[in-house]
Amino acid sequence: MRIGELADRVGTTTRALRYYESRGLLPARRDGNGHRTYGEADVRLLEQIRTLQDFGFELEETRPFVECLRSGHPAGDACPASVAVYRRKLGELDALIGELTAVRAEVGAQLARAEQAMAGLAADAQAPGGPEPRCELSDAADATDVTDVAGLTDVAGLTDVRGVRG
Amino acid sequence: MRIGELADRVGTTTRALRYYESRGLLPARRDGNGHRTYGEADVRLLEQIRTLQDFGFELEETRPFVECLRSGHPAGDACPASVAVYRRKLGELDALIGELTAVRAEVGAQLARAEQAMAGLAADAQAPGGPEPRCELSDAADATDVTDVAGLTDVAGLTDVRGVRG
DNA sequence: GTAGGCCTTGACGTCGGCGTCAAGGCCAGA
DNA sequence: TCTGGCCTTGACGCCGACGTCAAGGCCTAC
Repeated sequence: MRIGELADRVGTTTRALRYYESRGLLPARRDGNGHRTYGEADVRLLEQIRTLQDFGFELEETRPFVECLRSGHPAGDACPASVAVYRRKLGELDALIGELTAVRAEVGAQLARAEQAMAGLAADAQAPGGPEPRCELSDAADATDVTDVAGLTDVAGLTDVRGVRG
Repeated sequence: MRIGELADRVGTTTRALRYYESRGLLPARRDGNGHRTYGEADVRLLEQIRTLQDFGFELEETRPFVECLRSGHPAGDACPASVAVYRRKLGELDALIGELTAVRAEVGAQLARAEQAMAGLAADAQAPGGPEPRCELSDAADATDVTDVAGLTDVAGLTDVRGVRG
C-alpha cells in the first residue's frame, strides 16, 4: 500500500503521514521507485495515533503507544509508559476542566451583572432616578487566575488558559 | 506616565503594550521626544484587556469592552457588544467543558481497562491461564469525536480539541 | 506522444501573542 | 564626559501540526 491509500484508509492526508515519519513515529519502507510502502500493521499504528490525537494528545505523547504496538503488544496502551501518559492526561484534563468551570462561573456572573445594570439603565430612562452601581470585573479574577497549571501543555490542544504574566 | 511605568503598574510588558497599540486597541499620545504617554484612563483600559485575557478571551474579543470604556461608560461590559461577547464565550465554554468531560471519561475508561489488562497479565505470569482480552481504544472515540465545535476559536486560548480531519 | 495521476523532496505559510535581539536616540546623575 | 536607564522602530523567533506550492520523476491509458 502506498501513502495515498493509507491516508485515505485512515482518513488523513499524505502530508500528515510524511510529517509523522519526519518525527520518527511512522517510518516507511520504500519500493523500487523510492515510493513509501506500508502494510496492515501501519494502518493500526496510524489509527492509534489518530485516535489519541482526537483525544487531544500531542504527537509526542502518542509515541509510547506506537512503540508499544510495534514491540508486539496487542494494544498500544498495554505498556507502562502508555498508562503513564493516560494518567498524566487525566490529571491535566481534571485541572483544565476545573479552571474552565471556574472561568465559566465568573463570566456567567459578569454577564448577569452587566445585564442587570443595563436593565437598570433602561428602567432609569423610563423613570429617571439615581445613578448606576459599579460593575467592574471582580478581582476574583486574580484569585481564580486561570493560569497555566502544572505545565498543562495542551491537554487537548486546548490548554493555555493563560500563562503567568510578569 | 510612560510605557514602562504603565506596564509595571498593570503587570505586563512594554512589548505587549506596543503590540496592543499595533492592533489599534491601546493608542498612545506622544511627548516631545516621541515617547508614548499614558493617563489613568489607559490604566483602566489595559486592566480590562488583561482581565479578559486571563479569562481566555482573544485580544480581538476584548475590543468591544475597550471601546465601551473609551466611549465613556463606567464599565467595559456596559455595552451590548460586550454582553454579546460574554454570551458567546459562555456558549463556547459550555461546549468545551462538555467535550473535555467526555474525553476525560473516555480516557479514564481506557486507563482502567489498560490497568486491568496488565494486572491480568501479571496474574497470568503468576498462574498461567488463557490469553488476554482485547483492549483497543473504543470506536466511541469517533462518536464522541471531540471536534472543533461551532468555530470554537480558542475559548480560553484552550480550544482546538482537534479539528475535523478529511 | 501526451495527458493524467500518483509519487518524491524542499521549503515557506499559518495562527496568537508576544519574546528577544539589534541599532540607535535622549536625558540625568556622578 | 561618560555611564546607565529609559525610550524608539524594525524584524526575526517561537510553538504544533500540518497546508500548500514548486519542480520534477515514474507509470499508464488513450
